[in-house]
Amino acid sequence: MNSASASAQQDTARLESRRTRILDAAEKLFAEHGYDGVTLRAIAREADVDVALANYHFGRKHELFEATFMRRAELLNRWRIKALDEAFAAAAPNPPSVRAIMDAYLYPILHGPHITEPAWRSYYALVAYVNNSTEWGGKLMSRFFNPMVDRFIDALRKALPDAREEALFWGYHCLSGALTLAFAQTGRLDKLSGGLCRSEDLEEAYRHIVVFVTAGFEQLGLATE
Amino acid sequence: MNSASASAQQDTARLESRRTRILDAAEKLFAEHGYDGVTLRAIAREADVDVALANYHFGRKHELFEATFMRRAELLNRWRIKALDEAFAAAAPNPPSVRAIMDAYLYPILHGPHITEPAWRSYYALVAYVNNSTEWGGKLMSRFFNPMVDRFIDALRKALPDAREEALFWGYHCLSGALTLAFAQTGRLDKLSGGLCRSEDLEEAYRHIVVFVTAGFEQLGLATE
DNA sequence: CGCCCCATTCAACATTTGTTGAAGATTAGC
DNA sequence: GCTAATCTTCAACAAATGTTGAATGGGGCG
Repeated sequence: MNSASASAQQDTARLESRRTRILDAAEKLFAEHGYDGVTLRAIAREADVDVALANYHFGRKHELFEATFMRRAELLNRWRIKALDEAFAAAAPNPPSVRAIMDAYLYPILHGPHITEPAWRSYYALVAYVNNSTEWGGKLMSRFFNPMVDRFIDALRKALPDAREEALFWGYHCLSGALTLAFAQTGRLDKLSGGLCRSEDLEEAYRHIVVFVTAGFEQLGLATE
Repeated sequence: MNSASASAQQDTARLESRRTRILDAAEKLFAEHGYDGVTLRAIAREADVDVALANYHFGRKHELFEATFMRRAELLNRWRIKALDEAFAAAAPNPPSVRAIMDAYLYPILHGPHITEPAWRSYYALVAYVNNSTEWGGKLMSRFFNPMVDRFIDALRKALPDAREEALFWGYHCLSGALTLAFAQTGRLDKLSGGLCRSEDLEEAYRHIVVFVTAGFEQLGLATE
């Protein structure tokens, strides 16, 4: 690479606001090492900015963490709500099938050009960290995702009119757990399957999870207990 | 409490080896705050011992963490293998049903007097932390649990002779994710359901998860793709 | 130019971190 | 009761932590 293109690349990097660079760095590092495993200095180094700048833009460390978590959450919610609306429209006047609801929940986030971007993969790992964390799990996840989840639960209530209320929530719990572990991309499945399956293959994860959870919900919805 | 019973209680506490007290404290704190969220001094304070004692007994901090994780892992494996053997014996000469296999995987760890003990609940939260962690997930979980999981996958292979190999592993992935989120006990389900369901109710979690994942595996096992 | 506002850097702060080596206490063997 | 091995405490280390307030930079506007 010659010095002209190098400086041009550096210029574009300069143009990208330092605030975003800090968020990107925080996203990557928080996803890899968790909240306490990352120092503001490590984030500043990764973003190539001064240590104090994170404090200037975001305040305390935990506020930077929440800002990182929030940045893409709203987008996820929009994708899913849009897909759910389309499922309702396609099935009208009937409620959408369980399969269609599961598709609306899973397909938008596990498909598309974004899932090859390292930044999005980091963000998914961050969500996995938060969802299973005793400290953040009950709070951050609820705050940012529960309104959207409420709509999906309601759709399931219509698709499974015989289901008990508890079954809907515990079914969602299973769905969320399965998806969250896929988000984590730990590579454990690689070892377990001797290389046949790859934890990082989110599209393949989708194909199996959607079948699995659809059957699970339909069985729970029979209300045999 | 008079001074006699107080000193007696103190004596029994003294008799309980400090090494175990450190493990207990580490288990509780690591489960609550993760590896980097806990200092050796906090563990020492909780265990009421000197800071240096953890180093003496366990070496470096990450070795203490692994010792904490390992302590109960072997027990979990024994419980499950025993239950799986019994399922095979009960179904002989046929392989056990998917439901029986799921029961062997879930029932031993989600039932019994141990699940009311705070120490065990902490340990389960610790497993949830490790399983979804990018740093530990692929390594620690595989090292301690994969041999046992191999036997369950093999049982499922017999129970679902038409299933594709990938389906077995991804099905296990869903099962593991659902169980792991239950282990985390984040309280999110409480909020989502308005108090109807409690994340901490592991027996109730069992009743729903076992139905959910049995249906999921049986559907995946049809090999329709 | 001179002024102001926003973004960024610098230098420093009081604490806290994991780890260690030596000193002290306790237990077991003889 | 002496010895030796094991367990426990003490005091201290250098390095790293989040956070802050003052200083610097650089455009836009009057």
